[in-house]
Amino acid sequence: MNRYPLQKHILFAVDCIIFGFDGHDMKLLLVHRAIKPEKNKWSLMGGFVQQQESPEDAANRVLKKLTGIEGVYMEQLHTFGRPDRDPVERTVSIAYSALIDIHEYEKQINADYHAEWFLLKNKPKLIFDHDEMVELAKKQLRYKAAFHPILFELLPEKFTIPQLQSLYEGVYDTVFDNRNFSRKVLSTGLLIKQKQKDKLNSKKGAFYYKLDKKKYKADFKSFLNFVPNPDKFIL
Amino acid sequence: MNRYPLQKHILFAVDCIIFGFDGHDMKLLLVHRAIKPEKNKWSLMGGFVQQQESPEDAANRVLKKLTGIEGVYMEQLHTFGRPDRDPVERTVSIAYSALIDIHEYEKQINADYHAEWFLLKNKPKLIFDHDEMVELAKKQLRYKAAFHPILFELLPEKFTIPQLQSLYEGVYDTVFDNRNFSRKVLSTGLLIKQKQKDKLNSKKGAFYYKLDKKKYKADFKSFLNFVPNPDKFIL
DNA sequence: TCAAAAGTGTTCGGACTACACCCATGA
DNA sequence: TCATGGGTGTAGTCCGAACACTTTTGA
Repeated sequence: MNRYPLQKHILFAVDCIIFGFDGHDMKLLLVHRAIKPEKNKWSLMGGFVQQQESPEDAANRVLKKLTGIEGVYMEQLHTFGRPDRDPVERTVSIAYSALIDIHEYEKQINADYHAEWFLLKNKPKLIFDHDEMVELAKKQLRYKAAFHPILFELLPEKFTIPQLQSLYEGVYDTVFDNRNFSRKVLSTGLLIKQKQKDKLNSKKGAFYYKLDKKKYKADFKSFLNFVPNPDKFIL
Repeated sequence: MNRYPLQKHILFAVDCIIFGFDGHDMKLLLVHRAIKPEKNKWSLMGGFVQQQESPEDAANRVLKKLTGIEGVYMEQLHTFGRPDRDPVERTVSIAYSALIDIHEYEKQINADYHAEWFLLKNKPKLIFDHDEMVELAKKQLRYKAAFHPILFELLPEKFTIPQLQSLYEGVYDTVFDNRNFSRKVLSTGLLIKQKQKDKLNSKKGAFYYKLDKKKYKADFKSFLNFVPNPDKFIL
């Protein structure tokens, strides 16, 4: 069949905002640009969408190339298409937001990209409109995590309630009442208590929990409420 | 500066999912395709993104061309980029979701496009992946409207509480308790009571209200709760 | 006078918040 | 034994849901 005549074709890329959690703080995985333009600056991991590839596939490919991890939680965030956003030539980029278990990543790091985790609070200035992308991803994460249990994606298989709480506290940059927090979390029935304790962070030790995967999937779209007064935190 | 070599350039379009409310039901504005492929089928209103144009500008241009209306509530929904979604040639499309006051539109209709309002429940099959876009837009509308007062965008300047309620009932395809509904709505302080009544829909007549624009803007991101048990309605 | 929609109040239960103390342990 | 973080219980408040009757007025 004929092509559409007279229409200008342009480049088309994906960029991944990759979040991780180190047990204390939210982190962001960035790559060091080895090529011009903006050589030696920090950037999101990205890549061009190939001919026979959907944007989702491209994002997963890019993520895997960098981290070695597949099957990660990722969703389309927003498409950035200002005509001048890439000074080289017009490129439209779909931003994807990904949540990974930072420990998985450490096993499989790909050194080729000179990637580094940065504290989210302390990230360097990024190229192009990547700062804008990160800003939006942060907002979106806060928004979504207030109602849906997505933050579990950032934790290892076994984790403690205090760890979970500091994750939430990191995302919302605040502190929660630990009594209310644990009651709420446990009342969802999403967590299965383990026999072992984590003794690294305290003398008494805190029990490990695992996610009940089945319930997790079933409840994924339902509305939880781990975050009191979400209005206060969500712009 | 140099271009990126070796990368395939592709076409880049926008499509608008345009919602309206006729006082009883949710409607969708569709255009009749006069050109091949898929000639004589129904489609979302769309267009290619031009060279010096951002996607947002393109969506607004397209919407204005069809409806004559500017300054409409519109947001980026999702980007659709399956390699085979357009059989003519690969085209990535950003879908925008728009809410318009159907009466404004009637004033300014552009006959060139053979556009028609369809009952949302009763829409024809659309070309390409446009059905998927509409499905997603419906979900998104339900989701967002459960917490944010966006549905006011569909109403004329003056409207009654029963009208507002049937709008919500249309969106969620259910019925709400009218006592609880009006109490909730009025308790937000978003509405300013008018002196006149609408006597078209009842003998007694219902008071008109206007939106308090200032409060509306201020409260836009805050969480309202016009919809009881949102879990039940939002997938 | 009757039908049809508008408008209004109260009660109940559940959910969230605020708050304080004991427990277990390693140093 | 003491310092540190983990874990638990309760009372009060507020919000949302359920529910029924009166009002208005045109036909």
